[in-house]
Amino acid sequence: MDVKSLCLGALSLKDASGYEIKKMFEEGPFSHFYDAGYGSIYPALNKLLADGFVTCTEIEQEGRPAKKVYSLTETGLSSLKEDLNKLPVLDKTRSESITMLFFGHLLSPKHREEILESYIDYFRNGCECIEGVDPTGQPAGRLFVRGLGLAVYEAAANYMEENKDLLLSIDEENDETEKQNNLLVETGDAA
Amino acid sequence: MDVKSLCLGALSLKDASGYEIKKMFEEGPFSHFYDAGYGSIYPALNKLLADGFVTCTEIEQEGRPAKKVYSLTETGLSSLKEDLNKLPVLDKTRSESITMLFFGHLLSPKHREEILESYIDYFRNGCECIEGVDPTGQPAGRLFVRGLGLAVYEAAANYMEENKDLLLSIDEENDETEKQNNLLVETGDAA
DNA sequence: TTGATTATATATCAAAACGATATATATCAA
DNA sequence: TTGATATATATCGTTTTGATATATAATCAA
Repeated sequence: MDVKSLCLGALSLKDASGYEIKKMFEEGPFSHFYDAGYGSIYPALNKLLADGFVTCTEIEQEGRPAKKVYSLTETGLSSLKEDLNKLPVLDKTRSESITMLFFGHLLSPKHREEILESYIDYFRNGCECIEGVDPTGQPAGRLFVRGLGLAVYEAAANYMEENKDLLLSIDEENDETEKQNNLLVETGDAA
Repeated sequence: MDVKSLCLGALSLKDASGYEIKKMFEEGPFSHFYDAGYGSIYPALNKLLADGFVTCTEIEQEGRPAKKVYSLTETGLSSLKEDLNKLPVLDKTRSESITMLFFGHLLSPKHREEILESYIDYFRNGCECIEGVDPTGQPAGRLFVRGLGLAVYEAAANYMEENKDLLLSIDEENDETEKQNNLLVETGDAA
């Protein structure tokens, strides 16, 4: 499922402009499991328009470019359903926060704490974000995904709050770290 | 933190070839929060070599191309520490499974169940993968990330198993779905 | 035993995606 | 009043991806 498919998915929820689709990905219903930038959204919309999967209505605005509102066509809905009927590829995740915590021993204690607290906040805010949307009348799939997100975010935040001492107790310059580093070197060379 | 930085990170754990680095991303310690393909790993290693961040030892092999083993230099370690000292960007996640479950009402019941059961298996297998590695002697950061992964994967699998009826009870063609779709259209147009 | 599959290795490249940038007014908070 | 943010349309250089190339070794199932 590429960015074009996801734009079709967004437009299956409601008609939207490129800017609004970006907001749906970034802050809206998709924000916890999908994102794409303007660099791919606008080309995708142009391609979908050329292929007849969407139609476009331009609304003149004062002091701004005309707003282009895209709507899903029947052809587009069929294409979306076809994509949804395939098997999903594995999740793709890239987390700089987890990567930095993984290398916690190479960070200063202050930086380590900063990243950890920010990451906890990220999940707490994510929960509030999800809870801030009234679930009444939402389709079952969306409710399910909402509940999944909450479960995962709460588990992550709870684990990190309960285990922060494990990470914050690292002494960057002590013998234990060096011993651990030497153990890693030895383990690596054993291969 | 781009692919070059992550290659430096991988080499901080042990010397490795491009192929081994890919395995570390795909199946090893990074597999739950970072991945990259050969298409970016080999160019990254070549750039790091040119920049003096790594050195390279070629080991001749019978019947195969020579194995190129890369090692981190002091310059490379400094560059890695510098990258780790920055603030992380937000996590980037792209999940086709969650996207498909989100649009559950557009799927057949059989396909919905297939995706759901596969996704539960993905997390259960992920837990077994993590638990299959002996944590003894691992640095605190790595232990912390290991625990976080377990907490998140278990929460996800548990939630989905406990709530699968919510998703599997969707009747694709019934009035409820149409009513929900109409509600969505009305909600969308209210904007 | 044999054929299929997977593992081990090095890579490249066309296509897709990203993030910064361009342009410019409206709105808001200090 | 000023700086930051929001609302809009986009593009483009850079990065990344996924398929592909090449080829033998090892493993596995029939």
